[in-house]
Amino acid sequence: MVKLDGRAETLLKTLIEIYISDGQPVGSRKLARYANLDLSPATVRNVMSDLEDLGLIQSPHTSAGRIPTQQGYRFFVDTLLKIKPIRQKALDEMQDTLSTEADPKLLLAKTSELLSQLTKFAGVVLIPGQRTSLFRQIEFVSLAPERVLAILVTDDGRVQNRVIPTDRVYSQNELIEAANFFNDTYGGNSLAEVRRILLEEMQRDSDEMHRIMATALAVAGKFFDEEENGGENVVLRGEQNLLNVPDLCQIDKLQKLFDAFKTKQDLLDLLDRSMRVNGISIFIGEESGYRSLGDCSVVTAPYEHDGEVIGTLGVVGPTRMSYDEIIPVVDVTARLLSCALSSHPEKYQ
Amino acid sequence: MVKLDGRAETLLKTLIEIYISDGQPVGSRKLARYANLDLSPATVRNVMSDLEDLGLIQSPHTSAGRIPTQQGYRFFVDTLLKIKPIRQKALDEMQDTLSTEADPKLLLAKTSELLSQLTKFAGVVLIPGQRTSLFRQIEFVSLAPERVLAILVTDDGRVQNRVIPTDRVYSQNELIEAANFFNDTYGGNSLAEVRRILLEEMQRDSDEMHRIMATALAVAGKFFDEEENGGENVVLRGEQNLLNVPDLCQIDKLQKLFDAFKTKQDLLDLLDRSMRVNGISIFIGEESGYRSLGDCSVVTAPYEHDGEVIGTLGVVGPTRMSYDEIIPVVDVTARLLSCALSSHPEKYQ
DNA sequence: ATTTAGCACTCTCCGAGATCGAGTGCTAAG
DNA sequence: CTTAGCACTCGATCTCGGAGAGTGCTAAAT
Repeated sequence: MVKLDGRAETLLKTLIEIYISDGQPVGSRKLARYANLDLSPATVRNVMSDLEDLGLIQSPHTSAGRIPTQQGYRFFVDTLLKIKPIRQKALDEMQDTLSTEADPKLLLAKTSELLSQLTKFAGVVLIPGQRTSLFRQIEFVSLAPERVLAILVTDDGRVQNRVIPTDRVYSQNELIEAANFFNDTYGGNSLAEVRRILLEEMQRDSDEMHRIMATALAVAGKFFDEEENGGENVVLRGEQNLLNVPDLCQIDKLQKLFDAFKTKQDLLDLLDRSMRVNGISIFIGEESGYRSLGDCSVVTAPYEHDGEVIGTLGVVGPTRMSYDEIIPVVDVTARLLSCALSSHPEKYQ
Repeated sequence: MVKLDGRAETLLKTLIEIYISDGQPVGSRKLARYANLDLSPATVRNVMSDLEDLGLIQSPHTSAGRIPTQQGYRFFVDTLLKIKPIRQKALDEMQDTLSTEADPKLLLAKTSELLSQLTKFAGVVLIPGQRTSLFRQIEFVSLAPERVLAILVTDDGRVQNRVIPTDRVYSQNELIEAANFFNDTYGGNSLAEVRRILLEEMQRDSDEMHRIMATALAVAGKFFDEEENGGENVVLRGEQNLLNVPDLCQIDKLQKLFDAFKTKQDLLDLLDRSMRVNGISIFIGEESGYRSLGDCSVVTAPYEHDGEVIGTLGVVGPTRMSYDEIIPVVDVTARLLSCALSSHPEKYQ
C-alpha cells in the first residue's frame, strides 16, 4: 500500500476532483490555486512529479497537465473519498418507485431503470441465482375435453403451468387421484430427480399420466433450472446514457462496451464476484480483469432478502465519474431494494 | 410520379448500386464505366444534371460525385430494384431456428435476433396487439393451509396464476364448488366486465371467495389487458450492430437513434402503420415522419397466424443498405414466423 | 439533335510550416 | 525546503499551396 504525506494526499485528492469535474488534464498552476495549501506552482510540480513516480498520476504528453491513473483512482476511492449524503428528494422518489412494485421481476427492472436515471449511466441488476428447485406439488385442471392444464409448484412457491393435449378424456376424479399420487410419491425431490425417475417409469409402463407429468416437468425445468435460465439473469437499463458520456464517445470503445452488454458474460462474472463481498465494491477500468469493461468503472452493492444476500446491483459508467455521488446512490438503492423484497413475503412463500 | 427514359433509369440504378456498395459519392467517369452503356463521362454528366434537377440525386459539394437523395432511394426501391433470391443455406438455418422454438414469446425474441444476425443491423418484431380477453375458467388449488393458488384461463387459452393468502382454511370441496360457481356465472364475459361485477358483489356481501377471485383477476388483467401491457410490445435486438455502421458513426445520430429505441414510441407507430399494408413496406429516412429515425431506413413485413395478420417485423439499418438483400430476408422471415406460429396451435388453443 | 472532347473552374483533402499557449523540468537563489 | 525564472517540448490551430477529383460549359463531331 502506497504511503503519502498529508500534502501529497490533499493535492492528489484535489487533482482527481478537478479532473472528474472537467475532464481536462490538470496543470500545476490550477492545482495550486484550488488546493488551498498556499503553495507555488513550482512546489506543486515537485509533488506531482513524486505522484507520477508512484504511478498515481500521469501526463498524456509533455506539456499537458496530469490525469489520474487507475491506481490513482483506486487510492482515491479507497482512502481519500468522502461520500456525499444523498438528496432527500431523490430518496423519497426512489422509495416511492420501489415500494409500489409488487411483482419481483418488474421490481428488479424498475430498480435497474432507477439506477440509470439517477446516475445518468447504465444501471444493472443481477437476478438472484436460483437454487435447485424441489418438486412440491402438481395439479391437473381439465380445460377442454382432451386438454389438461398441468400446474407445477416448487418448494419455494414458484408456479409454472402448461397446457397438454391428451389422448383421451380424463374425469375430474382421475386427475385428482393422479395428482395426489404424484404429490405423495415425488414431493421433496429435485425437479431433475423427478424427471429422471419418471423417464424410467415410462420405459416400463406407458401410462399417459406419466407422460403428461414429464411434459409439465420439462417446461417447468426450462423456467426454473439455473442452467437453462442462463443469459437472462441480469437486467441492464439506460445503456444509451453512455452515448452521452464524453469519455466514451469513441466508436470503438462504445462497440467494445455494447458487445459486453450483449453477451453479458463479463458483467455477470463481475456482479457475481461482488456478491460475495460485503458492502460496496468498486471496479476501476481494467483492474476488473475484463477487457470489455476497460474504459469503465462499475460500482456495485449486494442486496438481501430475509437477511441473506441474494443478488447485486450496480452502475456502469466512465472511470471518470463522481464516485462521491454514485456510491451513495448504489448503496441506498441496494438497501431500498432489500426492503421492497422483504415487504412482499408471499412472493417467495 | 417521375418519368425517366431507359438510359436515365439505368444510370440512376447503377449510381445507387455503386453508392450502396462503397458509400462514396459517384463521379461521371466511374458511373460511365460501370453502366455498360458505352457513353462518355460527358454525356453521363448531362444525364446526372437532369437527375439532380429532378431531385433524385445530389452532390455534397461542387467537386464530389453524386449521391442519391431520399427521393432517389424511393424511386429506386419502387421501380428499379430487383431483389436477390435468399441464400439456401441461410434459409435452412432460419427454418431450423424458428421451427424449434415452441414458446411464442421466445419465438418472437428469436426472430428478432435472427433478423439482426442475418442483416447485421437491428431486428425488430412487433408483438401482436392483444384483443380483449374473455374470462373462461378459474380454478383454485390449495397450496398450504391458508394459501390458495388461483389459476385463470382466458378464452384464447392463456393462463395466469397467483398465490393468494386467505383468512381461513378452505377444503378441496369448497374450492371446487367456488370455481364451478364462478365459471358458470361469469364465463364468456370480458375480464374487465367480470371485475366490475365482482366489485359490485363485494359491496353487498363480503364473501372472501369474491375477494380471492378479484385479486386473481387483477393480476391476470395486468398481464392480459392491452393497455397495461403497453411499452413492452416490441422486441428489439442487435442494436449494437448499428455502432458498426459507418454511415451512423456520429455520436449525435446514434444518440437520436438509441433514444428512439428506448422510448419505442416512434418505432411502434411505424410498425403499427405497416401492419395495415399488404406485404413489404420500406420507410426511407425522414419520409417516415419520425425525426428520430431520420438517418435510417426501416424494412418491414407483416406476419400472420391463422391467415390473419397479427403483427409485423422488420429491420432498422442505415438508409444506405443493400435493399436487394435485406428485403428478401425480411420477407422470408415473416413467412417462416407465420408458419412457426401456425404449427403450434395449442399455444392459442 | 445528340454526343463528345477539351478546358477552365471549384472544392476537398492532405502535408508543410508557423505561431501560440499551456505546462513541464531544471537550476539557482531565497 | 520553497520559489522564481527560464528554456524547452508538445499539441492545437491556422494558413498556404499543391494534388486530385469532378463538374459545367462550349464548341466541334456525328
